[in-house]
Amino acid sequence: MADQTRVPASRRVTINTVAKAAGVSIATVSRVMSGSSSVTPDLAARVHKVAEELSYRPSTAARGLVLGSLRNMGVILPDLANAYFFDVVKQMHHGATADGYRMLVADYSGDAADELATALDLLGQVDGLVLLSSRIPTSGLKELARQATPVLLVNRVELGVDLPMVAVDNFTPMMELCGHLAKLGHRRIVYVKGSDLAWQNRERWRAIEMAKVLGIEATAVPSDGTIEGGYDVVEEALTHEPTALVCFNDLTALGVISKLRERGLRVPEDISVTGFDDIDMARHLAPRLTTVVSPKIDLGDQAWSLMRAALNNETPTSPPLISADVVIRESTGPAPS
Amino acid sequence: MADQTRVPASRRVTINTVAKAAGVSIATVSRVMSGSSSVTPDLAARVHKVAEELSYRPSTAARGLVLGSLRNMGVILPDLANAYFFDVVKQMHHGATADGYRMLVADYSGDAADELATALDLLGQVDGLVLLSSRIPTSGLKELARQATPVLLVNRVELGVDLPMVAVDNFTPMMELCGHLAKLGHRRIVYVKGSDLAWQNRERWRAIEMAKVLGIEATAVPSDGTIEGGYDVVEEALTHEPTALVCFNDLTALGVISKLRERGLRVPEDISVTGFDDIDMARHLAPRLTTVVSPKIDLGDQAWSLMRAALNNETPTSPPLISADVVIRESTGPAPS
DNA sequence: CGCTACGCTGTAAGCGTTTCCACCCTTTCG
DNA sequence: CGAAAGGGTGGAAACGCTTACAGCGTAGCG
Repeated sequence: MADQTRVPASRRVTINTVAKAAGVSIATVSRVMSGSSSVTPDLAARVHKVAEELSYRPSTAARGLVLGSLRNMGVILPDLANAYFFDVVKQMHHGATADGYRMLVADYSGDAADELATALDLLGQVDGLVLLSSRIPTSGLKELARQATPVLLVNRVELGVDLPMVAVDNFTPMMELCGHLAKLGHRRIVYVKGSDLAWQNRERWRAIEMAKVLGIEATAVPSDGTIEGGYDVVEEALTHEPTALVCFNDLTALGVISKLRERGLRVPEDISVTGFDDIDMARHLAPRLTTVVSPKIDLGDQAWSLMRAALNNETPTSPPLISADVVIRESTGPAPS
Repeated sequence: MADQTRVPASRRVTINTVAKAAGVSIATVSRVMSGSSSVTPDLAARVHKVAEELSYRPSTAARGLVLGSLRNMGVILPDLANAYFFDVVKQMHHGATADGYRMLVADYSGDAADELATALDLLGQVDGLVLLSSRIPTSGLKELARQATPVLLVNRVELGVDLPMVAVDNFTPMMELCGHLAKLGHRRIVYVKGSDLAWQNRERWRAIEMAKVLGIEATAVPSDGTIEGGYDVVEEALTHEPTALVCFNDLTALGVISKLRERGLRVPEDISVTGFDDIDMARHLAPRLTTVVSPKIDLGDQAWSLMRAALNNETPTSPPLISADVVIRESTGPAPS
């Protein structure tokens, strides 16, 4: 562990240094820096100049202490490598920046168990916390609900917990996707799962099981929502002799298709593949991916509105599920006979 | 802008609240919380219990004030949507976490002009700042070099500036890539550029121009290092009638290949395409991408060592350029005759 | 010309923690 | 049994900043 180097007080440029150098009081310097109160223009200019020369930078810590807030927002998500999350975060970022908040993004890839710990740690230094596709167990969520700092759940719905939440409907579009497959004659499919801890995964699987009414028989094989995860599970998936592989997300689908090609199977002639999310690359892959367009912009916007409401102590009214649409491209075709 | 809600002092749970509730002094609570100094086990347990019940969470701001550091590291990068950056960051994150630092990641996608402003803003609340593939002009870099907070340049080499830096060699592997292409009979190539502000782009182009000695004639077309950027510039690139498209990075190559396919051109039979970085998906694309394996793990590790050294006020010895290798896959083939 | 009123600047009181230092209560040894 | 030593606890100062409040000077008005 690096030394807890305490910056020698003598060297650090504080508001005092500036005040002394400019021959004014620290109150004046403070006022000049914040630009709010009225200070004689000449004086302000002089202080600015001195501050500039000394390259004075107000201590965020001190500022945060007295103001009671650092104006930081925390965001925790499973995997930044997944462009989907990033797009949602980026959208929230716009709102946050406009409202004067900085964003601290933490990803806990690999360590799902760490998520709660990370959340608790972050709670100490943010004004609000956003949990994206959280895998925290219900009990942990309840603990978070007790905190004074607002916590927002995105893409996770948990009825027993008193937390604002917003999510994209996963069930309906997955049903539609199955309908599409059924229409193409597919009767036996395999679902390449995401994390069992993820609400979205449960929702998607729930829809697939429901597809029984469409005459589709489905099996699930475990995976983890990554490219490699998809690639690695194909052998196992094929043992069930499916005519279509429904993947948890686009990344998984990419890995799956790669492996399929390696095995000499053509998509969609020999086997169909679907994704979920419609990340940017989905439409550029070969074959272009049939997937679900999860509205990242909308989701990001709504998430930030909710957070802003919570920050202002309004009781945020959670919107209904945001709807998502199936987009049919090249990776699905008629079931081989 | 949301209200600058100052948390009512009466409601916030501070060390005082805990101290009073537990019937001890704040000094004791502090000692218990930090777990360092000796406190009678019974007492410690009692304090812990009370703190738990009140869900007390030490104020990071106050802590940072007295400690002189929030133990935060800032990272600024052009685009989190590019998995390459993220992989490097993730590796640094390991080191940072092990040393007790949190990481604040800021991406300025779209707003290259914002980068310096973001850096300056972040400087106020971090113990160190890492600039990934920075596009900040030299003058801005010099300004950063004057600050007390250590600033590290990753994947950017700027001789006149007194800042620690570490980078992957772009020149040599790009030369090799050209050599590979030359051997396949390519004589006329187009380079799909990245940002002109990026050092890496300049290095890569420098190598390509050098490839004249191999009998390769190259033209450059502007792009921005994104998937869409690659997709959009293909028409223009084709006007130069190249037999190979050398792309700034893998993302661009993905977009380029997508458009090529749309135009009915086969890769690599009709035209060859190369990428750079070897992000995870590169080996899974169709065709699998010929690219340069930029050592993300190594880079991340070295970056953190340098930062740690800087944090400890050691003069970090910048390592030489880290070498990268060409990996030949399916997207390059003999030039059509 | 004197008084009032207003505008600008400075003084000082916190914000929540950590930690030095002093103090007290044991324990132990002479 | 008394004094010294040592461990554990509390008091208080300090970290850098914001802001209420006071005080000073100037201008304007009677």
